[in-house]
Amino acid sequence: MAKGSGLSIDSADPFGFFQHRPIVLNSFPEDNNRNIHKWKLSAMDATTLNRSPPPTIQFPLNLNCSHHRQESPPPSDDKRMVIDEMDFFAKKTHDSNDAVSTDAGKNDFHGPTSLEFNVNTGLNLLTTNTSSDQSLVDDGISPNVEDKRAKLELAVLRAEYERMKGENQRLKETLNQVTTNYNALQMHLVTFKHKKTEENGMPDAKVEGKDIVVPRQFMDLRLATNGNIADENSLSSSEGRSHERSGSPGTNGEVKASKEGIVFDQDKKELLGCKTGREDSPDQGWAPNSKLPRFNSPKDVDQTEATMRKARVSVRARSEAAMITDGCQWRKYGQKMAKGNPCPRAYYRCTMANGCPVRKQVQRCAEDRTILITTYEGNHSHPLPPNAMAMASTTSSAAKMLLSGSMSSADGIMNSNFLTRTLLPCSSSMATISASAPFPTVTLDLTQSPNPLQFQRPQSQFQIPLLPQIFGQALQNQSKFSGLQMSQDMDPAQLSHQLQALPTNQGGQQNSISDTVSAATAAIAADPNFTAALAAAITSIIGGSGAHTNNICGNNANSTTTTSSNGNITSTTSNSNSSFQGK
DNA sequence: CGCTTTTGACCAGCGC
DNA sequence: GCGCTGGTCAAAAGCG
Repeated sequence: MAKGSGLSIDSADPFGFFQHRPIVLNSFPEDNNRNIHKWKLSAMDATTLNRSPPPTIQFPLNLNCSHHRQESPPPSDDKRMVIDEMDFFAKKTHDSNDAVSTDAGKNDFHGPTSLEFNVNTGLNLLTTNTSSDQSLVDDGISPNVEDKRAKLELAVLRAEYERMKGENQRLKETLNQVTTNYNALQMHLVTFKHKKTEENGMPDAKVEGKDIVVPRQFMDLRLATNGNIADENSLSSSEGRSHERSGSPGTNGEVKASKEGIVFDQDKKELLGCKTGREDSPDQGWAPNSKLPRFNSPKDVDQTEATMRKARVSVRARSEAAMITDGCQWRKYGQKMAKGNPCPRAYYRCTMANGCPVRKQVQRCAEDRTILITTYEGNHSHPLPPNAMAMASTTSSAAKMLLSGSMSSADGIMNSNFLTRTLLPCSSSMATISASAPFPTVTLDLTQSPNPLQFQRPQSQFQIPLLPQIFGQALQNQSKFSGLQMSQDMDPAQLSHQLQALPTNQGGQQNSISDTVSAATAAIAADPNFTAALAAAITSIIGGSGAHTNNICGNNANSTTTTSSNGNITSTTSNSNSSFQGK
């Protein structure tokens, strides 16, 4: 039962996670000692709080204090004792009754019970009704000032609680809606792509198999980066088998071949603040170090694929675990010592589907080994579970940002600003876009607070404070609503406007999400250990699958979530893909 | 027994 | 051309 309660709470209120996390509701079960201890603390706090207005969210616990008033007189020890009783856990569900009985009995012994009652109330807040609390407030048994004050406080807290509860509800609904829309749009997008592919008769466009859509996206991204997007006939043309770029092999007209190419160069300079490689040798295309394959090469298709895979999204998060939980299944296929870092770099590939091109590298930061750097490459060629989808969408969306950012400096910035002010007013994470790196890379930094990393990252182009998931979501929205056009002749500014012009409900949702995210960010920021679960947390919430909370808890608890093998803690175990590669 | 991880070998790109 | 480095392969070992 106890166990169940914890779970039920989580699953029932994904959002509750934000507000109640500090309270640690999960562990109620039989773990009396711990719980008691916690409650003790809270009770003491409450006692203290009665005298001086307390802080914020933890108040639900403080409700307990209100009960003190029932015992009215001496606070401290007695109360503690009561708290220690903690039997209340067993009675969680019968709050009102217990409360009444307690009041009636007035037994010292019951003192604790009443407390329990209160405690239960707190729990109930999370789970179900709060009627019991109300009864307490209503019945003004003790006339003394203390009690009144306590009641007042309780009333305030309750009101606050109700408000938050309502807000949670709204947010939940909003998220559900967003999720639904998202899924619908994704389906739409896939369908559209498929159609487009068929129309153009592009073999590369296969939805399944190695070449898959994923690569395409990155190709698009790549192209976008090159500023060819506008010219590219949507995705299909981007397949690029025989692009105009191929025109001049030697000089590489990739970008130049297209009219926009010129614009692109300009933008690059502006945006990037100048990539040495690019500026110095525009001929090399957008790949600074020439490491990036060129489409003009003979093996267009292969290179295309390779190119697509070059776009990367890096996530920095503090975590003791071997890997961050992203909801996907991974198989380690290699490990190597990388230059300049004493920590080995591990290579993983997605095993959720045969031939899935997605790879990721996991390595600890040399400077700060508590920071785990996970770099994703490629897009999944298969459906993803909600929790995995969140991360995937985040990364792919972040990657897309490269695209939008590269279109034109002004536009890119505008997009960033737009995202920043519209979606992430208070978020603390940072996104760093680095097109100058060997590979175009977007870095989502979950380890940073407000401070810009810019200076830590030599080649960062520009940064935008953001919360990855929301960021991704926003970008997803972008792509949903205008993604296709984007690949043709949409410019970032337009995209932004489109985004802003999203159906009212969407807009409202974003705002709501923004607020929620802000709250979440604050909470997370307060708990360093929690950052590792940030993406998954937001993800799970947005994904609307309550089950994810488990992941969150796991991460949070630093229980390493046994991600060692799959990076996936939850239910995914069943899918043990046999062969990860088409050997 | 099957799957995953480990780990040395191999390959490709790049700089000198 | 050679060496360095990053990335991948694949046989062997480990694990449940």
